[in-house]
Amino acid sequence: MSKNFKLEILHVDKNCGARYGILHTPHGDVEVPCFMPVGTLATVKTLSPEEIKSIGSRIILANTYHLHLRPGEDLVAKAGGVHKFMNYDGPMLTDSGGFQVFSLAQKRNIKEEGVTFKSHLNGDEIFFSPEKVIEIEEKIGADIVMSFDECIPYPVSYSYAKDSTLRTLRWARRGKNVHKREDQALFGIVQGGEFEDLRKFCAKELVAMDFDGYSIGGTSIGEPKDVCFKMIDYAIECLPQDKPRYLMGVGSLDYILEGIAKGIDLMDCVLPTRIARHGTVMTHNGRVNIKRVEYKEDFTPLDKECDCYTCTHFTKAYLRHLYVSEEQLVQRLLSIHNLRFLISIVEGAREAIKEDRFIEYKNEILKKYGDLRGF
RNA sequence: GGAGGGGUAGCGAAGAGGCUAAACGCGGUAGACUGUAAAUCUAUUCCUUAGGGUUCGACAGUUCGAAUCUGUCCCCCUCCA
Repeated sequence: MSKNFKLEILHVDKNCGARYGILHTPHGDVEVPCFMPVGTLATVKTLSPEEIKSIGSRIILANTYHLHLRPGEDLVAKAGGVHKFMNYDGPMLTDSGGFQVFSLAQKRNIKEEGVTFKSHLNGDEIFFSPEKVIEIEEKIGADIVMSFDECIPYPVSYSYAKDSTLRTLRWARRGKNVHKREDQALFGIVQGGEFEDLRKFCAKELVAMDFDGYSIGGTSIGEPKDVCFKMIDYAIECLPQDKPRYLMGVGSLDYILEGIAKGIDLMDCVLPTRIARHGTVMTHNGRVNIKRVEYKEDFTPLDKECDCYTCTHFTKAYLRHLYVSEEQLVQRLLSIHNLRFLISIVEGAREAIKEDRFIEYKNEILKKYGDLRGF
């Protein structure tokens, strides 16, 4: 158990599994449920640390695989750790590179000992084992670090899912055995694909190993929504109340709200920042693609209900002009908006949970948002 | 006045008798993106009531068939007087 790391559950909604609490970390407290912006390379793309904080973000991610490749964990350690390196003093989490086992499928080879990757930058061979990943994560120095897992693709056969999940469990054990830093929390990752028995078995085995928190992985990778929701249910049923639960890779509005309703505390996703850079924003009234010609002379804000810097200072016509002109400012402004939008939705969720009205809140938000695809 | 070169879709630019409604790029219009190989990728872009209709400077020819060959004309560029 890491020092200075504790989840206090302060209220559970009487009508669903949603819970409000405070996660204490060495770099400060985080109210949960919480959405975490992704900053793969020790930067939330286009945003400064001050901007990240100003939108109400409390904890951000970085990625072990990407930082290992560039600039390398030794350099980050030499800089005094990732917080000092990027001049950000809030809580941080590093993902393990497990997702890259999935996303770089063409460039890797999985074995019991670990995974061999071909660097996406220069083709160099890179070997990641559970022990190596923990060693890298300790050097990077985030407050929360993830076990090395395999993110199982969807769909996949039962036998593949079983073999992979059992291996992920062995990897979790191996990683835990070598993790030494007491100022870092270590999370296990529940895999198991879409299979109930595997999900539950995986969750129980991880809980028996006593991690500081538990993630639900292998979600949001193309599976139908109901399948994803079941995967969450199977896992949560077997997870303890007093440890944080982190739903990995979820960033669309309906998944976030459904996850919270099921008792998820933490979520992360590249979606808000990636689609922002590509000109799409989420608003209280649904998705808006800023490049559409209909916004050419629209001098209203992106989202009238949003309190972000972008919405309080700029019009759609101006943002469209910036996008069409390929001006870099627009990527930052839209990223600020999308992150602030999701974070404010989750802030509202926390208030609703405290008053036992989360289900109404969720339904109200989704109804207004309108787009049933969930974006 | 003489000698060359050239006019192809909104723009640039391939094509030199049928496989061409015409490559490719830009521009335009839409869409996608979920633990970031992503300031990326995809679709579409002559008209259309979807069966067709009208195109490659203009007109007239040759040919079963022409953006492609022939003639005349109109423009543009370069060089020489």
